[in-house]
Amino acid sequence: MSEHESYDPKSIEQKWQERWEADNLYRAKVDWSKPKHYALTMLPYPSGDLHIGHWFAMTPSDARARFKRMQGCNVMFPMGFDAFGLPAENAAVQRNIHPAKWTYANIERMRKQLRSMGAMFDWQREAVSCDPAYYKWTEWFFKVFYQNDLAYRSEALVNWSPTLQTVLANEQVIDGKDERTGQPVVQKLMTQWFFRYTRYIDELLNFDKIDWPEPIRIMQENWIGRSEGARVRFKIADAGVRYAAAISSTALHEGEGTGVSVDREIEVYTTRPDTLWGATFMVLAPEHALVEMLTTPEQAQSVADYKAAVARKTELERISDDKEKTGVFTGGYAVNPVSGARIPVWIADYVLITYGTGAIMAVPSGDQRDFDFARKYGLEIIPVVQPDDQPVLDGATMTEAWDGAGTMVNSGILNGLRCNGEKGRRNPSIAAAIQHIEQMGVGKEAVNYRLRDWLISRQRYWGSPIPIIYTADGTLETVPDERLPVVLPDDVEFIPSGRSPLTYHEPFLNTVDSQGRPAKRETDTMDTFMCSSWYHLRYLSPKYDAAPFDPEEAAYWLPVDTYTGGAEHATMHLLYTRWFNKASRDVGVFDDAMKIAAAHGRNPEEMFDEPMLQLRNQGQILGEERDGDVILATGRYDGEKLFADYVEVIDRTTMEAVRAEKQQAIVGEIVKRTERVLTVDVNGALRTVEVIDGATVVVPTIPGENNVNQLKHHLEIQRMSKSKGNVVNPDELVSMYGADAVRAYLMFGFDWSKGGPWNRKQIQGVVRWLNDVWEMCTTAPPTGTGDAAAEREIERSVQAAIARVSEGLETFSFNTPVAGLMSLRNDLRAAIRDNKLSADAWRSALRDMLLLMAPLTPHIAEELWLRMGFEYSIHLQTFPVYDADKARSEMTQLVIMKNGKPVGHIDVPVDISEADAQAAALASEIAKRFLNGSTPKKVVYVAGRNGMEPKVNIVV
RNA sequence: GGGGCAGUGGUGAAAUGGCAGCCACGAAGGUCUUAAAAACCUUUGCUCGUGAGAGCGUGUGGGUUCGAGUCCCACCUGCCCCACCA
Repeated sequence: MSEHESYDPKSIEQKWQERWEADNLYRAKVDWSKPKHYALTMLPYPSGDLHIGHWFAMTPSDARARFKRMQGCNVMFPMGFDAFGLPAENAAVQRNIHPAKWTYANIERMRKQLRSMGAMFDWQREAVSCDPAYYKWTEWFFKVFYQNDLAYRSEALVNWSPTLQTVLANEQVIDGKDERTGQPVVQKLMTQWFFRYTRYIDELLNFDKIDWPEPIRIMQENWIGRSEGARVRFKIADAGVRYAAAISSTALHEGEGTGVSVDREIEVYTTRPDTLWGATFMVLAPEHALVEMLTTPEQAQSVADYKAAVARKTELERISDDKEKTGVFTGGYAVNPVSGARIPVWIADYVLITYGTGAIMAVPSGDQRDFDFARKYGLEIIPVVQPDDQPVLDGATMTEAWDGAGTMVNSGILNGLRCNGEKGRRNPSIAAAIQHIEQMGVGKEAVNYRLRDWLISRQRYWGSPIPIIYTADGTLETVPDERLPVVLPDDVEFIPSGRSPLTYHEPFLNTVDSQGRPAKRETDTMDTFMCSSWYHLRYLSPKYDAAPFDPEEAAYWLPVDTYTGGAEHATMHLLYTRWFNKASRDVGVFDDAMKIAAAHGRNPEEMFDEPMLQLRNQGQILGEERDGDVILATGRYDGEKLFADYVEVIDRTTMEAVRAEKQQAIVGEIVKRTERVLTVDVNGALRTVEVIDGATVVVPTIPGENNVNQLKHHLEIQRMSKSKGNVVNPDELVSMYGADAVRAYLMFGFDWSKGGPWNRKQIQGVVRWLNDVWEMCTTAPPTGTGDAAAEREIERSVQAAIARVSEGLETFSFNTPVAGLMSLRNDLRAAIRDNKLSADAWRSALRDMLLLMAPLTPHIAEELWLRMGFEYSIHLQTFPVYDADKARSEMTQLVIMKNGKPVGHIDVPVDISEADAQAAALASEIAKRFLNGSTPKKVVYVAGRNGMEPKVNIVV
């Protein structure tokens, strides 16, 4: 037995991590002589511990970055921390730790954990968003946007979270609840800071310049929510006479977009101007500016009551009212501009002040919500689209709205026109309606968006301050550049008042304006998405102090070539950062970088329109599966063990009842199944059931005959969380198997884009692989002279592995590179075992194998590389290039198909011609068997490409 | 209600329109061992068959094609996003 050292990851991994760092092996420096590759992975929030999900996101990205580097690119792969945010502040209140202390302690811990990945992070480019040297520039960006009219302060109905004691952006509110804590959010009129997100809508809808996943593109499009239709103005009936008093007593703001026009009109937005003749009433949002003016004295009380009731409701309650529509009549009327009908104006909370003009024309025959409302309150219904092949609609007897295709009726000049059910001008009835209302001068074609401006102010302490000063006379001033950053005071007191400590910190609060007069500071801080919108720029030069980034670095590295991270950021970070980039470009942030880039021959016009060219999303690692089928098993006992001839899956809730009834049976949950042996949990006691051959298995949820394999021993996969106790700790895995094994397993065991439930068992295969590789590379070289054919075979195996690893890494398919390397391991082991390789062939194959492994498992590759006598470092070597000549074999199998189904194959030379292949196939015994001398109808030849066998399909 | 993604062995999963299930895990049998673990060898999609072999197979039903897991249509199931959006 040969004595040799076995693979011990602990003894090599830390050693190499330290050596690489000491040697600055991964330092990324501008080098115009080499092509650059900026690989970026989403930075973590320093919550305290690195999660297996971070490993899943980062280590495959690292493998790809390493691969690009070995292919000759100058690669930058930075890392940092998104360090502002509420959890730090909550920790401060709950545990009396300063947010900075809590955050930096976590960062310290996570840095160590990140280092244990063995990733090629360039730590000299690390950026931490709560560092004053970083947020100085976050403040600077705000200021530049403000000075260029891209930031503004305005009163608006905003999402206020009573739990978090701050406002939130729309993106952070889901189903009327705060996306982080799930607590309800209320609508509140407040003065807040916004960015002009909507100014860039058209550009944000254009994805031509970026290679991003379709689902992300679609989510962003839906989030922006472009819709085509028309704005139509409805005159208020009797406005001049009846409401003169109300108008004069109300401070009405007039102008476009406010829903109030100088002519005392109500403006609505509709996607269906063709149904205008069917508008039998109007509905205003309760908060609409015209409500007071429209309300008659008789209705005043009920309108006031309704408005008060709506104001009390949270957004959540407004949504979850079982879709039962409520509303009240204002007493006021408007005039349908096309039919001239006098129609009542209602208020209802199903109309949102935040969308369109906050007012709608209600067409009950064409919109189900309007229909429900009309039926409930006895309002008129006039059908305007007559569906084909159906009885003539009658407003009095209709049971639901019709929003499909049909013929226009009861619609004046539109009568008889076709409504094809499509949106916008593609629909003839809509096109005609738009033309009509524009001619009449009562409305015009319009595009509406769901997207609203980005609300960036937060009433919290732990965020980047907003560099604004309020002078004594109430005007705004920006803090001069030389006094940036406005630094968060350290000596703050956290009391559970809910208020930001900045609001009662006198030294922070009190300052002077540009004239030296007393003034107050803005106490709101910025949304943390502001910090993460430009962190990829700070990585370029995290210590640079003359600008947010060094233009020399930007000119070379930008834009980000590959961005990886979770898809959950689709409508938040990934949209914000695109806006931020476009806004920055337009205010000249990139001007210097553009000049430098142009001087080096790059086209600056194409560099700064989008921040990240290619985006790929990884899936999520879920908790391990649990909960199996509950079964009833009967049969013959042998001691404690049951040999079952009958197994039925039963409902969990009936388990106790069935157990009481069938005392001889085993009734319980399957906690484990190994082929036909079940381990069943019967009230905590584990029983063994062997399902015998020919047993009856009944699984009600699976129709047809069932077999033992359909019994599930675990179900219900869940997200990992501390409360569920299903968290997989990467540190433990690393200490058990080593970082290389964890890296390789995460790449091998999952579809990276999908993720999936954790499975502790499968890692064994990767551990075996690394052990085998270790053994092959540390055993003495073979002494035989080698077998030429076997050596050729190994050469082909190496080429196949090169192809699989290269292609997999290029396309973010991390499973196949590992599989390819395992195959190579299998082939090599067999050849070595049979002593078929000469020392040269052996060494050459192992050399390539280690190079292929280097991006995936960097430590073991480096260690074995040096042990085999190659030069440090493997990570500075060139990646093997696929060689089609070496990969080609002399003979191949020609697949013979009958009507497209493979029926056999014959050996042929790999360079066989089409004619020869067809002739050989037709002459083969296989073809003769089914042809029986007859002539085939058709013969199709498929050439063998990329290692695939050639085929001849014979159609009979 | 709108939009998206996915459905392949016992499990994780592969598969440029061209031999479905590469590579692993698990399992069964065997070797070694006092025994176990580890390691090694064989088998392993399902059904029938002692066997050679035959038939069936990528959620369901249609379609396109010489040929469909892959493309198109409809449906079922699961997950995700959005949602009184006018």
